[in-house]
Amino acid sequence: MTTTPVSFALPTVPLRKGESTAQRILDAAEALFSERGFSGTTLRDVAARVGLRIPSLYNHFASKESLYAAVLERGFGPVLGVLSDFLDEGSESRGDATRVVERVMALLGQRPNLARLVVHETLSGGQRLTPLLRNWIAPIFARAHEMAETGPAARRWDAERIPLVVLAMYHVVVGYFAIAPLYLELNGSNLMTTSALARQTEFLKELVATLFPEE
Amino acid sequence: MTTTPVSFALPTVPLRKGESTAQRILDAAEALFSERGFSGTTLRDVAARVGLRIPSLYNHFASKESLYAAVLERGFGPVLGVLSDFLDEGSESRGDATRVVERVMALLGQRPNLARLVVHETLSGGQRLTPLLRNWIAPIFARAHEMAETGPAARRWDAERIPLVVLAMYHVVVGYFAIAPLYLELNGSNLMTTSALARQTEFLKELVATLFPEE
DNA sequence: AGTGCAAACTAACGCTAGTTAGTTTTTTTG
DNA sequence: CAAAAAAACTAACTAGCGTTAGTTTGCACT
Repeated sequence: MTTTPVSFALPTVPLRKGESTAQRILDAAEALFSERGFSGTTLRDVAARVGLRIPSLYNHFASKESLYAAVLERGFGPVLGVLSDFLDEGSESRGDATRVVERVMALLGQRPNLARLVVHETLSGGQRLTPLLRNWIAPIFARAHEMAETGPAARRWDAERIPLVVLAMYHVVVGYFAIAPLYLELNGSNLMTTSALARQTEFLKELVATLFPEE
Repeated sequence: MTTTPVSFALPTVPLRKGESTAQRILDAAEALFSERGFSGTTLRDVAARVGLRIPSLYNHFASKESLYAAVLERGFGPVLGVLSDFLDEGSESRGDATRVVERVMALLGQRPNLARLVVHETLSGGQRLTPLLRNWIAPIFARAHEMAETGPAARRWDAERIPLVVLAMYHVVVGYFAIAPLYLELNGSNLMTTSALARQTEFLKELVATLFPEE
């Protein structure tokens, strides 16, 4: 079922027109999946959004499942790249934590759907994300904990609370994007404007400063 | 093809004599809706879980939509009660914020599905929750902001950041329950044990203490 | 006992989902 | 410019969805 993608290693030169169609399908699917979840999204909606008939989607993706997988792969690659780069370098100072917050906020600010996708996945226990999780996210999470134990957080929080601090930061970052649509509808404030994003980024940096006191 | 991973071996919700069928249906529906969302949940699954045939559900609820609405109403009543009581009393000191954190954690600790339901709703922009939102949640949110502006938070954060602090606290509280299933699957730690919940509650109180400095 | 009614059942409907087959159009390529 | 490949199309299928109609069961009450 879960056809682990035999990579899109198309022979030598990727076809430009075809690839752009695939990209447009991915864009539409990402938007719909992130808003409505996997089962709430229909291929009819995706096709209509791209301006295609449904069967044409099958020229680019083998199934709805594999389309979803492709959305996840394309989306989370860069985010996880940022995180794993950061974690590989290792961080001892608070400045590193501040920097990763800035980069993640910049990334998710441009692609807020990714945050929403990951929230959908966490709610369902990561049933569909699991292959990705096992390979990428789990090690990153583990490394984050390990790092936090030796990093600046350890000076403020005892060991058994470190995971809670990490989780809390994660939720504040991701939840901001998840709630943005509702927040807009509810009181008219748009959390996704550049100024609002900058404000949230500054707030997060101050949060980091508060939670992880400098030596 | 939506491969539902777990096939249910008949009644998961035991037949309790004093409890009405409607309540048992609500229990089953709440569990499924909170895990899979509205469109990911089928009436077949609900019926199987209760140990009924599908049409029997219609003796108690007029439609899938109204079953969902009933789940929401039953679930959020108490939570919103706690919040609105708290907000009506008004709060000037940090102790009040601490107390509301304790009560909300106790409530959601017993009914974690509620947190997950509300996250599903926020992701979809509250399309289905809107009637409830308009009547209950929106005023509460507004009041929380207003209160935070005159409460202890105002001494630490300038006005335009207050909403961000409120949102952050909200996400840390709700996100904890939303991620619990995934967290369990990912590294074996169960966030829903009483000791884990107590630890999170203590952590939240410390967070409140850090974010809302005493006079 | 017998009536009445709520709540369970069986059966089946219409609709929409994802998917496949087969055909035509478009694009690439030698 | 013709052949081949890719990608669009039409049509149709199967399966599962929520829902309805009509029937039977089980229990309360005279």
